[in-house]
Amino acid sequence: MSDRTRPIPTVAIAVDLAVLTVRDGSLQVLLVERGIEPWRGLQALPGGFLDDEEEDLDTAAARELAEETGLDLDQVHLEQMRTYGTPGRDPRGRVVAVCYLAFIPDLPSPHAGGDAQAAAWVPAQTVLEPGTRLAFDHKRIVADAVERARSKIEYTTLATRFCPPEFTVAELRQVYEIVWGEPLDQRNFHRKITGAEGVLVPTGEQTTRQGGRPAGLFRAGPVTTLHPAMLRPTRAW
Amino acid sequence: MSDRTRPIPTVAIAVDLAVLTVRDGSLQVLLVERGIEPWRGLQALPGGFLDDEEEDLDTAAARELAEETGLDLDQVHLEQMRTYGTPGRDPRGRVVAVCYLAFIPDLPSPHAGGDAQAAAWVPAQTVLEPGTRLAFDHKRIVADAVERARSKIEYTTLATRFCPPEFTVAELRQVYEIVWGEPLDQRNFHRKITGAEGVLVPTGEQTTRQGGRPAGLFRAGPVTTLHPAMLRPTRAW
DNA sequence: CCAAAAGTGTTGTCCCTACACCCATGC
DNA sequence: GCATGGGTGTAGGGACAACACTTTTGG
Repeated sequence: MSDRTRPIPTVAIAVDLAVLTVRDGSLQVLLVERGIEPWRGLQALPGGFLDDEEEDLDTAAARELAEETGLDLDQVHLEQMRTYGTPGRDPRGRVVAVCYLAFIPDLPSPHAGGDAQAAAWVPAQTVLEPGTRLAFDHKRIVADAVERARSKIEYTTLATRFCPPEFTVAELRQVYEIVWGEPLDQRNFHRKITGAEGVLVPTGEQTTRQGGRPAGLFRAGPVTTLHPAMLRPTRAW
Repeated sequence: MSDRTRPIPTVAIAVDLAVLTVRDGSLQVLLVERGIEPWRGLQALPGGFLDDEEEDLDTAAARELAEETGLDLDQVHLEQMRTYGTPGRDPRGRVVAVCYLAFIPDLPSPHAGGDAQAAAWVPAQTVLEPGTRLAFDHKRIVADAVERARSKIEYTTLATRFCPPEFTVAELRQVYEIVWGEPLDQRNFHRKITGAEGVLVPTGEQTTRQGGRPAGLFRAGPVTTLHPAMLRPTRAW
């Protein structure tokens, strides 16, 4: 804290969301089309300025996530990711953006936007292609979010947050394969994830929605850290 | 970003530092005594308000670290940790603090403070005791910093940042033992850390400063991620 | 010679990869 | 029966914990 006596400069605080889901075989991020300048017409992360003197950052993020997706905190994972404050990132003035990362399941109902313009799910891979442009520094934020997601599912059970309330082992494995972009051995995955205590709770039900032999259905268990960790397939070190 | 037309509320941004080092056999954090209200006379993390319209957050953190310790970025590790913005955390008004985590070696020369009042190294354990009070929510921030440090040295080579430029394997091991608060097997540690490619570079020199058989001296190598990871001794899962 | 600290060997266990193989459904 | 996907078995290798042991200094 400064001990100087000159006035304290103020800046605007934005709370932005990188909302990720897995749908249609790819990792996708929620983007809204900007209705005003700057970057009018370009896509951006949903978010807003911190507008209530009494609202916590985490609360603001949760409120905005609910506005965009209709989901509350029981159903999603929401965590603070990083704060971006490079001068010039917003041409209107000094804006510091506190960014949150959310994992949500593939919504069967279309997300009714709050005050958002047209909201759309866009594959992360598409967003990160060289030709794609987003408003502000949001492309870089998406890159950070994807990297964080890839890393987090290694040692936590957060991959289950991309699944519906009840899911099969194969569905969970597909989440891993899609987020990492690499195939996993179905048999070793099954043994490992079902062998980890407290991660999966069998419902006793079965489903044949994927064809073939019926698969057991599971719910996410109480454990949040994955031990032993689920390691990505060997890369060059 | 808000698409509303009412004025954008502004708040003050503080950039605060949790500077950690290992000295006198304990993990310690740099605290300064506050010269003004609020919490005049209490200890707080060093930091200051973002005071230059053209200064990046990372740059501001690096500048403040240099002011407090005299060290530049070549010698330390500095990373953004988390942003704290709970209403009421500063009685003067809405202040959002972007907190950075720094790892620095035990300075042989006393840190000449910039505009800081009396600066002091305080063992983290002392800070986190129930009876200790810090200004603002800085006690919680110290707790987050310690936990982050304990976790980071598992899978990165950042423990070397707590060591002088040249150090022995035993000195590095003591860093781990102090940060984790648990003893490690000297023999397994030696094998593992010297076996990891690119982590340690032998200088060819030896030292007997710890008594006994001379130990080889090393410098930190180019690799930043530790593979395989250095795992903490087994806790109850 | 003895204490102290550095560094090497060994052994059993766990986990991981890689496969082969059987099971239960729809058609 | 046959295709499709679910679930189990097994063998080899790497990493790890827990040890004993040798090496090299100072006193």
